[in-house]
Amino acid sequence: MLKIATWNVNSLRIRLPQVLDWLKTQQPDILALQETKLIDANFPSADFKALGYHAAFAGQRTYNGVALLSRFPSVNIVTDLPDLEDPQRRVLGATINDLRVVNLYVPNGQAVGTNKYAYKLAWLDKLADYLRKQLVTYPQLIVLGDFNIAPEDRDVYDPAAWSGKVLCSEPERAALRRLLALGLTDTLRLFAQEEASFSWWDYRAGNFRRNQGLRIDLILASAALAQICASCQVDKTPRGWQRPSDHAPVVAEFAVSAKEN
DNA sequence: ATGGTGGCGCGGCCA
Repeated sequence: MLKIATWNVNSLRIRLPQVLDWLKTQQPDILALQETKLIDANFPSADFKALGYHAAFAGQRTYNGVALLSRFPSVNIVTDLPDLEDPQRRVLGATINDLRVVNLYVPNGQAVGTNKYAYKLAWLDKLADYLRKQLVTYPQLIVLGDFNIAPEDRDVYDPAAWSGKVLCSEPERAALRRLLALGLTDTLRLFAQEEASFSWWDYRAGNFRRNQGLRIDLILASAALAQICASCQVDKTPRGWQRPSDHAPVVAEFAVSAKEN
């Protein structure tokens, strides 16, 4: 079984002990991280190597930053969307054995109507172009990360309050549906879940305690992989730890032999 | 409750 996970850690410097603990207990084959907020020179590769993980990363100071930790090395690494001039480190594509993995930190968008929202929609357009081509080259494609979009109302604790707001607006949801229409499956929805299954809870106002969250962290799989997807769930445990990230890990398993991956 | 909390880095931005 191949176990692959995504986790927005909101600063890998602060969260490194939690990530190391989680790797030890969950032992995923691949972990995609977002919001590492580290320049590459400061990436803690040695700490992961000590646990048997290769690391690939694309970071910057203060904001953004993505990384891939994996039992087998990453090759053919890509850190930018084609045809998009962008200093923000939000993309990390890599081939790990027979699998193509694209780790994303989709722009937040701040608020509908802002420049950041327009950047988010333009970014998602470029992403769709890229993934369309990736699917041709790599039938075994996983696209995962912090999408900063709640796909449907059932992914939102209070759909009425969030209606039309950033993370839930119709243009964002339409952009996500266009990604799915390329031939990608939202693997969590292949399996029965608790009614309110979220992956992010605002730090403010005790939102996690009341399970007032959104599901914005997704693991998408191409048809060949969706067919052999054996499970997908949110691991809420780390969100309850002391000084947590505001996101929880999402974990999916695929029925491939250990020899292949 | 137009607030609230957290990370970065030291004032204000971003989420």
